[in-house]
Amino acid sequence: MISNGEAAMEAALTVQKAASQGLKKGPWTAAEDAILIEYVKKHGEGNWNSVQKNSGLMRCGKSCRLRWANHLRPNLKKGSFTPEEERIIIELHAKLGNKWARMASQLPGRTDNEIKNFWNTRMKRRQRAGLPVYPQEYQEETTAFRMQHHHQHQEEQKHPNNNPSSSSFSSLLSSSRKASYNPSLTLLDPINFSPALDPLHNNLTPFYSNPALQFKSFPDNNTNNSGLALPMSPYGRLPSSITVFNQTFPARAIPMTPPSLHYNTADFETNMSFTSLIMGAQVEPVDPIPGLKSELSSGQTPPRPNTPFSSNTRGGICVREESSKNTDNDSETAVPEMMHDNSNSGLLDALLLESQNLSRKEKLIGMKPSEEPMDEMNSMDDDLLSLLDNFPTSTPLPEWYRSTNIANGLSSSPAGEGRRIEVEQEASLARGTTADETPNVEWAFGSSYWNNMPGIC
DNA sequence: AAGAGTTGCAACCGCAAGCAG
DNA sequence: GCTGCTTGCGGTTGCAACTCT
Repeated sequence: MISNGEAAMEAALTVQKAASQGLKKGPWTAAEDAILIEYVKKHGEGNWNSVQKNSGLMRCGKSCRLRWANHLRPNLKKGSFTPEEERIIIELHAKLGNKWARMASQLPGRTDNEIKNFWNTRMKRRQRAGLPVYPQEYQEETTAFRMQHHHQHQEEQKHPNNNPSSSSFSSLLSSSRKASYNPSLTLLDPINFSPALDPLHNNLTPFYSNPALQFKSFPDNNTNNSGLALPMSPYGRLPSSITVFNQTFPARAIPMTPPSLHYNTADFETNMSFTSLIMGAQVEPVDPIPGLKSELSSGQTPPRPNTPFSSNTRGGICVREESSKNTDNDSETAVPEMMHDNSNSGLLDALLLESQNLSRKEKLIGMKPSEEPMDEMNSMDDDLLSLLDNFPTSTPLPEWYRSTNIANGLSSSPAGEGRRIEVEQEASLARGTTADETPNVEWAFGSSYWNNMPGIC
């Protein structure tokens, strides 16, 4: 039985399909470009669907808009990204995640598509080399800024009337994070790993340096047995259970990707109480990965699967969330990763500007909650599995980063030396160290270690 | 030289928001 | 409030160019 609405929809699709059959697809020709440029000169941007009618160009409006925006509009920069642009992209991605259009707004002359392609390429490279997605210093700065942001956020919560939060930096950013919120799927940030953590320790507790961000409760649909979800440690196996005040919960491993820097304010807040709870938790001790120590000491790096990067893998830590919780949650918050210091004032200015230029969807007060939260979580399983194979990632480091991390003599290398640096870093990883001989085990273990994790959810 | 594999980019697709009627 | 159209965004794919064996 097909409803009227469905029938209408079907008819519309049929008409649309028929109409689209005469439209050209594929690469644009110079002649087509000329027509489109001429059209825009006459009529201006917008109303792209009328291009075909008025100019005879056999392209759909979408295609015209894309071609104009990505290739034909004036003031577009061509060529590869400069080291400075790369730095900005990394910073913005750390803050915004895959918000390509918003990133593009901070890079004049660059398109969202360019940035997206750059990032995905970079991710692939870094994955292959077993390098972290973000430079180490970013992770540290981010952690510091998050601490500051969290403190500020708490103050705002304590004194909502005394604080003009609507104009505060954090609130600006907070308001910019509505778009991707899904109460069933909270993306947490693994950046809070202790970077100095000794991976050879048996005790996993330090790994979860911020319990509020790392532990989550979950219901178990199959067994009715709820438990705690833990981020998957790159250092060792997870406990099978966690004891909180003499009550033992089963633990589930949840994979982590490099930081998306998204977390959910409401989750964070609700988990503050959870934090105090978990502070008294005892994590069941587990053995480190067999052979890890010997492998490291022998200078060998575990083999890494060379799986292709899948750009649809979701970033962050995936946690199960009781569907009854946070149903009115609309406060996913991006935490800026940089400290309020002089060195980053330019970035902060950009962030403020960016925050004031929120896209329309992100100006919304609330987000529609997921209609099938648990279904979505179930569908996450494949994604989670793929995550195990897809991280860490790898890419040559930009000049600004290399200059501070690569050994003397490499610091002022031109941008074209990226491959050389990458090779050196890969070689260093094979030795179990970074190029400057600083042990970098944080992500360098490669996904083989992640694959040794216990089964996920 | 040739085939296989990889890379980088351009373009497409589906979805969702904004907006006008 | 509903509907249809337009626009924008992010994910994904296709393919030419390049590199490797």
